Amino acid sequence: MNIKEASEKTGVSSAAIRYYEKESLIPAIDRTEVGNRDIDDRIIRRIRFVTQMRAAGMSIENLRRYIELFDAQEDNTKEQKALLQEQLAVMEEKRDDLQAAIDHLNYKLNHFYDHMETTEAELRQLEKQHAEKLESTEQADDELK
Amino acid sequence: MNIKEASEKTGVSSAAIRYYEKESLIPAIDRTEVGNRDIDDRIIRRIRFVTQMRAAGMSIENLRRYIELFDAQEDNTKEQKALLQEQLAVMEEKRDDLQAAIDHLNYKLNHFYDHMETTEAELRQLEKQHAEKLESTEQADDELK
DNA sequence: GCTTGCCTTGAAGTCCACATGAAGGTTTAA
DNA sequence: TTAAACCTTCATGTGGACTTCAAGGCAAGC
Repeated sequence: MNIKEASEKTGVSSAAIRYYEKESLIPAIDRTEVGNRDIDDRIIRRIRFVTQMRAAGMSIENLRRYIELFDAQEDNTKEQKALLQEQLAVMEEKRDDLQAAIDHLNYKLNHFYDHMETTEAELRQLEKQHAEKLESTEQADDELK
Repeated sequence: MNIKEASEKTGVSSAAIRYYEKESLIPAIDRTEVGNRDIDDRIIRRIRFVTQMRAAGMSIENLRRYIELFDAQEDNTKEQKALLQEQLAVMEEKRDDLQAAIDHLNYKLNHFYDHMETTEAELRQLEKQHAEKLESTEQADDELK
């Protein structure tokens, strides 16, 4: 398949695919007689892998280092493991930050008093909130006030 | 407290704090007679809030839009809610992407055979993996091969 | 034979989120 | 009084991850 089809299949732009190849995030792609890229499913899978790791916040540089190690012939599983574990730790921290932010926004959302469509549940929350305010040393949602 | 102390307290550079103020991610900061920023705990909390949201991948632009709505006097809770919910959806998707990538890397890590320090557990996994290979149509870890 | 639509490479441009530098002001300590 | 150590604003620079542009090649259809 040509690069445009690959782009449509993966959702990654043609330019980005070329960029990934140049940066060795994906293997060197086979060419047709005239020099056009001929992309197979192995490449598609590797593009998807890159996409997933990129979406998770892995940098091009880290990704390249990792893939380099992975593709190397020598017995470097120890370094691979270390790199993986390092990356894993970064990603887990990021996930936890994200979860904290999500919890935060959810808290805000649940303590909202929407004047236009007040439900009983919201009114009850409002009362509860009001009660809490009196005994307040609550910090959780205080940045924005 | 001056900007340097605030920077040390929050781990955010002085330049970044000035930038956040300019971009209205934090409120306008009070000044001393000579024009220096005098930062109080309210600002510190808002810097931390920005840091948290940034760490979770919220863009400056989205953050600004959100805070703008939040700080506004008018009754715009409906829009606030919509924006919050929108942002929440983005963040949840991001968290799930992240979790998928973490699972992926964990899978890899658990299927590693480290020649240098082979534990019994790893050997058992190796056997299990070998057995799986025979009945294989397993795709999960196939990108890099 | 010319247009359309794909492709190629290489260089240059863009966007974000700051970082850094220049030019200058104030307070503190020697 | 002079240097150090803060601070200010405004302008420009930087790094990462692409995107866009320029200049040209190949194949199909009219």
